[in-house]
Amino acid sequence: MLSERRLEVLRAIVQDYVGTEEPVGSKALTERHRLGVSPATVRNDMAVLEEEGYIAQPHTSAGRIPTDKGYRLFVDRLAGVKPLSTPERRAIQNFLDGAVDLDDVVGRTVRLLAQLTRQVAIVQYPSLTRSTVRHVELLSLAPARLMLVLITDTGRVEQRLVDCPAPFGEAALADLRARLNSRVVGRRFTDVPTLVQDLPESFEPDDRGTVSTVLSTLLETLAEEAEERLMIAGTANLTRSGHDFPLTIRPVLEALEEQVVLLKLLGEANESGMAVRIGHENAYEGLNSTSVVSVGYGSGGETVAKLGVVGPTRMDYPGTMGAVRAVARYVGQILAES
Amino acid sequence: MLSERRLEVLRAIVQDYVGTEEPVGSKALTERHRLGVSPATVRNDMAVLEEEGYIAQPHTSAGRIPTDKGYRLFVDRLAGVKPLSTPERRAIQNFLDGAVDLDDVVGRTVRLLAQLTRQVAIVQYPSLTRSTVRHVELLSLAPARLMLVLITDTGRVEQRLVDCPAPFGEAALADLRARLNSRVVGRRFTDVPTLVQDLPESFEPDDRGTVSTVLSTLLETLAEEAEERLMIAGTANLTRSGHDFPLTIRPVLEALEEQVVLLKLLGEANESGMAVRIGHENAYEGLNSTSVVSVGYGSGGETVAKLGVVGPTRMDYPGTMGAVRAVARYVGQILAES
DNA sequence: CTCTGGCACTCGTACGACCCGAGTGCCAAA
DNA sequence: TTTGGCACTCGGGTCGTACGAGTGCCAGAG
Repeated sequence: MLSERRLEVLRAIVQDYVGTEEPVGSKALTERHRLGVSPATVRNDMAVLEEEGYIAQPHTSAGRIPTDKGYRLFVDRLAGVKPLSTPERRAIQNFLDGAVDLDDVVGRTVRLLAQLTRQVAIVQYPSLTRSTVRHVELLSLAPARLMLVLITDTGRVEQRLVDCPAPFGEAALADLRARLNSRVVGRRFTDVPTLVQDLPESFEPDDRGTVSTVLSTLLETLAEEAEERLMIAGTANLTRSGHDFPLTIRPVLEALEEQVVLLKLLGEANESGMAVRIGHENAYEGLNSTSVVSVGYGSGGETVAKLGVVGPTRMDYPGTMGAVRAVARYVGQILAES
Repeated sequence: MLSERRLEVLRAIVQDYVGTEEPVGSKALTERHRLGVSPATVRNDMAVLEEEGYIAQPHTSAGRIPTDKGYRLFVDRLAGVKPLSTPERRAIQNFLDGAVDLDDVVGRTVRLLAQLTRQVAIVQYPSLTRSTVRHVELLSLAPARLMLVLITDTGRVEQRLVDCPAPFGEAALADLRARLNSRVVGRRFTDVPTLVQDLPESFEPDDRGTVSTVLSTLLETLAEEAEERLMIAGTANLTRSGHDFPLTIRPVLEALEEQVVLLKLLGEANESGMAVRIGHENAYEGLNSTSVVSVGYGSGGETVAKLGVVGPTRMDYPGTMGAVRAVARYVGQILAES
């Protein structure tokens, strides 16, 4: 077990390194922080911290930098979440309040988050699986061709073309539309499959094929939407990284283009709280020298999607976590209002 | 006027520089290209080319590199468009054929273009202004609340909420829906305003307010869509740029997040042919050390949107132009089929 | 008039020697 | 357990040198 002072030394190292981006030595530490002990003592502590794997030296005769394990300890036990200042909160609220539709909300959120944290921000569109159906519309485009439009309570609209196995009359169409809506409007997406299961049976034999096709398209749409959309902003912030440039930035840009990777990344966020993945804790190896801070957001206590930022492991964790949490709360509020 | 051989020398310089990314000297030139003259002669030619502003030396006693003006001449007079190989064409076709909807088409196109050119690709969604209306749907969500759904011939769907000034009956709604569709289906967006102008008059006085509201929402939707959407891919390719890294990449990433800038960029594409903007020819100064190759695409000879790539001025112009043109053609075909 | 070979000159880069200083580890004393 | 002292390490910066690629110019040949 590490003594209180050693933890204090680790905290000081992390803070200084995050600020200066340079390895920090024992002397500099005692000067910048009121540790109440001499450099020599700090050196001893550092030796212990290094032995335990919390810090490392890039080269002999250089200062120390925190390891992933060091950051982990820092985040878990040494640092709180730094709340935003009141003006900052005000600015968030004002900025998000101007949004006109869902795309705009997500767009503003992601830009805001990128600007606040000066890192790459990722916002997932509100998930359909947690949402409810507001309306299902069926349009006849041609005798054997329908369009299915799904409207969700989060304001999202999805449409699909349906090719019918047989022509489908207007009367049957109206019938199907009415029955479908009476069953699924207001219901959870996850509940829909069982709710419509027996629907084909109540139609004329000739029409059952079409009804089944429509239903399976509907279910497909819901399922497919597990493949969620994302919005990204602030990639230019990657260039802040400093000197170790090209090697770091490349794989990150590549990862950012892989929706699947990003969804997994956000997916690791703990349902309830904030998730911080540091360096090698990230499954995707291109992100081994970055950290991801993510959290779920939603209206009314329910998580409908996630958002987060990607930045260098050497990041201001308390500040970043504060910004991420605050933005998640406000966007949740906005969604609840609309 | 430059002699034939001097142009040949310029071409050789451009080609070598694009290949090696290093300033090219007179000796190397005569070795790699069969110019039929001695290095000394080439040196004289280079001196002239430099005087005319087509090439420059980074430092005294270094080789020459092309200037923007040099690339311009190269593109205009010295280089053709390099057609893709048959296997490449095949691959494009196969890849694009797998697309299931418009988002997918655009997504596949942009990724394909990024991969082919190894640069940053930008694809604009097919514009609504050039398209025709396939269907307009009106849904009643609440007594005084409608949803307007617009479906275009390019498969795009836009929806808008409409708050009515007064409750609007189902009968009137069906009436409006029918009349609206009979007038606008199959028509150009630009023609719609005049086509629906007198529609409110044919309704009961109580309903006219709502009809007008619906119509103005429809027209707004069409107009708003001048603000087009874009898709981007291949930002990781920016890291190929070489050594002059951070200073180059930063402003480009910033520009890529500014939809407005990008739309202007593509907008500069000549309606008919391909547009190549080299270095300082770009209005946006962050892109002063990059070139943009863009072209319109569309189905049936009509330009519905544009696509292009952004890369270093030192790019393979013939190859890039070939890829851009080919992709534009194929995506046009795909759109025509669907 | 154009091309060519030769030659002196420039300058950027790579290499090695060198010094400096920050930082360390260890040890003996408080 | 903490502290001050001390010898040691080693990365980074500076300087000087040698090298070589590339140039411009010039005189002579075609």
